[in-house]
Amino acid sequence: MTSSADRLTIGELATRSGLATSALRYYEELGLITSQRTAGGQRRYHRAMLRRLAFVRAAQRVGLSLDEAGQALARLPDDRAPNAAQWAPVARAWQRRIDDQIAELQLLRRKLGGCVGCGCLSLKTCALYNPDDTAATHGPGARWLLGDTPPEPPTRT
Amino acid sequence: MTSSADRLTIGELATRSGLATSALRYYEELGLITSQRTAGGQRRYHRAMLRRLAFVRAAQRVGLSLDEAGQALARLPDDRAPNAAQWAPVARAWQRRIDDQIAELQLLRRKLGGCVGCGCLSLKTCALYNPDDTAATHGPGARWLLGDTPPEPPTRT
DNA sequence: CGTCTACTTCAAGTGCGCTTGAAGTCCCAG
DNA sequence: CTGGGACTTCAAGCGCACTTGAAGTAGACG
Repeated sequence: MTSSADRLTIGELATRSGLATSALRYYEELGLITSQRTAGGQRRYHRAMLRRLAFVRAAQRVGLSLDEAGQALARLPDDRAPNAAQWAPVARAWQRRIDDQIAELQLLRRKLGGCVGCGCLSLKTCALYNPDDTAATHGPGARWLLGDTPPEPPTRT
Repeated sequence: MTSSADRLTIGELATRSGLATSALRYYEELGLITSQRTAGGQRRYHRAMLRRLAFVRAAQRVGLSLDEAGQALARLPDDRAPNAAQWAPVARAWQRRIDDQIAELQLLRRKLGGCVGCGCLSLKTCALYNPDDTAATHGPGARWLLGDTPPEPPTRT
């Protein structure tokens, strides 16, 4: 399965990206990566796919779905590194997202700290517990102090 | 469906917790919450279940599965607020977890910042690209910067 | 040229965290 | 006592992100 550096087999790409071959085929099906085929029909991937895979991994970390990762990828060149102008908006958007996540976690952390201090989760005073009280007393909508964050499960009804 | 404060119907609990009734039945099936039944077989929930639900929500935010949330819940009293001794270890464990998550996100953020600066995602220099490096710096087995956090997909091969 | 591993496709399955639907029952305001 | 919304169970379905398995083919090595 030796191949030139720019024509990686799916196995090589799997090894180098740390993803399973099945995942790579799945990603290709979703359009996250592309391949050429040999005369015999086997996939050969350009090295640049490693970059795209790294991007996808990072996107997942930021809480994006594969679909969303694909949307972002669509705005970047598919066969070479993006330039600063192409990359900057994406990076900034992600940073904002990351900042939000961090802020949220810090808020939760502070609340837990308060709970430790107060022997908490008491029904009346705990900040952690109380989202619904506030929701109940302040009307519908604010269901959770921490907001509707990305890591949250899908839509609730 | 008026009921005394401590005997909430599933609808009331749903409203006050912000969860769907279907989710509540599911949680009960998983043992995360408990109920009594009326003569007619309808569920009645103690107010304390609101606390447990708040706990579950928070657990999900910290990246725990419902199963893990259940494990943690099992160590807390089910019908009243935990005391400081009961709560402290749980809160501390969560705070560690949160700290880890924050650290991870901050690392990712820094890397994105570097990428913005360098017109990045170039194969050779990008910190974002090169999961192996990051995994390596986090020690053996750590294949992914985020560690073995629950939000990650199952085992990869 | 043979062998044998890595590849191919396609359909189906998995696990989590629920939701939806059908068919039936409860219970409480009027 | 009646009407109707809220409840009941159970089975099936969904969306995501993949994995698994079967059956067959490609292609590098000796």
